[in-house]
Amino acid sequence: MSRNPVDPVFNRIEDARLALGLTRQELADEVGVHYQTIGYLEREEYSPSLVLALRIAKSLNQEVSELFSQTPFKKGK
Amino acid sequence: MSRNPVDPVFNRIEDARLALGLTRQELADEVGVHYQTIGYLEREEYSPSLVLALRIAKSLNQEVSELFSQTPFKKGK
DNA sequence: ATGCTATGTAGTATTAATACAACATTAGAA
DNA sequence: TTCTAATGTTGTATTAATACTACATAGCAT
Repeated sequence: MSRNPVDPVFNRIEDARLALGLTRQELADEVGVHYQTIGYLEREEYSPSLVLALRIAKSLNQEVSELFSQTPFKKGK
Repeated sequence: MSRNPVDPVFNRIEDARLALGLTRQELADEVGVHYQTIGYLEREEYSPSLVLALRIAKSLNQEVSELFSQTPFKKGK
């Protein structure tokens, strides 16, 4: 139990991933985590470690600050 | 035991903190963690959660990518 | 030397992140 | 419709991050 972050971090992983035409499994392979971990992150059920955030940002060609934020993202970007 | 990161993240927390004339305790208070947590991070004994990294970056007026990196920093900014 | 402040070290406890397995669901292709 | 790929859900186990306590050390005042 307890799959809900105390202090949530919002992200655009799914948008960025789809923009590159990647599946969760593919992204997971690239960053070296389980494919369900990507799912948990996209659903914001928990927020990643910094290491993982850095790896994901690199794989998606984004700045960490473009992908993750403590305040919700607006639509479309 | 086991206070050594699998996949280390390098950081400039200490430099940035000292540049602002802050003590670890003061920075810890600002970001809401134990003062020793800052110590562990500065000594790179482990790498922070993304939430904490975002908070620290904000407190130190730096971009996450300026403060944290998967590759070592060169000397002097 | 004494005292104080900041920092290091060591140990334990708790919580969050991650892995993983099993099964459900949904959408699209054939 | 059936098949399949992608995703969602639930549950458990392990590991890393964080909290906290106590004590050591080092530098700098006085």
